[in-house]
Amino acid sequence: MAASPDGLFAGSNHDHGNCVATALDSAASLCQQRGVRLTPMRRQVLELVWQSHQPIGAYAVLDALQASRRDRASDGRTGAVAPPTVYRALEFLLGQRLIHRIESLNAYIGCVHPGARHAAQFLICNGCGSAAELESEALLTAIDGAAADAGFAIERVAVEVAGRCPDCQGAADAR
Amino acid sequence: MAASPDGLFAGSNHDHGNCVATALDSAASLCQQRGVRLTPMRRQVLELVWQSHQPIGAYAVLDALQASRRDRASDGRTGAVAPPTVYRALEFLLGQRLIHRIESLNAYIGCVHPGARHAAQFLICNGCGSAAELESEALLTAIDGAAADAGFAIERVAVEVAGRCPDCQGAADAR
DNA sequence: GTATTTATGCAATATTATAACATAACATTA
DNA sequence: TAATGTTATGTTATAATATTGCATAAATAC
Repeated sequence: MAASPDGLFAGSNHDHGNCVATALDSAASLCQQRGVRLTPMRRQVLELVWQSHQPIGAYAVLDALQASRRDRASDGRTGAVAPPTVYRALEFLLGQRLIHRIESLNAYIGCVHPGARHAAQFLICNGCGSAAELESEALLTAIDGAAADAGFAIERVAVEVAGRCPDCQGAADAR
Repeated sequence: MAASPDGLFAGSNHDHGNCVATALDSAASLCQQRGVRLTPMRRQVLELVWQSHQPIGAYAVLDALQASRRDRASDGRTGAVAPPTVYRALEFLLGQRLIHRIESLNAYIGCVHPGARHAAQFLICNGCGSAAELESEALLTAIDGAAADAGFAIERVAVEVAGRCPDCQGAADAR
């Protein structure tokens, strides 16, 4: 009953750099289609979120941004990036459905099928900290049904299932 | 397709005081069965959470606690209740599954069927701020199935559906 | 009654997020 | 290109949420 090695929790056995590049490309074309601006700042934040390849907190993004600013030659700016900058970029990316927010972690992760309006469904491993996005139709159907029964008009859905991925079962917390 | 007036979002048309009392009674007997201590502090926090009858934040609980302390005659203590006190009580109540935490609101709400080990499933109204707990078997089945497919061992489930309850549809935000 | 465990008090601080206002970049049109 | 409007980012400060660490008190076990 264990997942195949290239299942949802693929882990390290995939081309990381390529998957980030693909995500950035598809984000760029989606934004162009929609007539919204994927500015350098927003693009860099999206890149950092994808690079982490795990849920990443706003302040971790902030730290990474600041580190990257320090690397580039000082360009006249004071250099410090402040929280609102990151939160605004994240908000934009959420609005364009290019990333998801994982509420139970206060963290963000790249959306694996941007463009589609869909419910966020995640399996979140308490061992290694990774998160796998689901696309269960049955789950959506169940939620739609329950909401309809209550006369409830859905605006956003968050399904967050915490537990252990195949690799982390039987092992102690690794992070 | 609208919900009946006594549906999940019953609102004010129920005996509030009685429902709080019932919740406290059932919490007391559950704790006794389990051999854990529902201390006065924990009991009072549970009462405050139930009295709100909506998701309530930790600091709102704290404020209410402090107000109630001020009412009672000063008993030698400095009197100020500090955040850890509230968070510990909430943690205990969560552990005993007497309350749920709603991640997307950073808030807590009384569990309507304590004792049972179940997934937290909520419809959360963006209009009036109320939240209705679901018990959809179909939803659980769908989640179990998706997790099994991935070889994932579930530890906790949070389903949070935000939107508009029947009373708040077509109306602007009321809270 | 003493030891042990559990719960709470208390101070400080960490983490996450937003408000308010100033400036800069971009876009449109004259 | 200058004037204007709009959008995005910079900047400072602060709000809201949550935890750490240690001291004290209360309950339980022996």
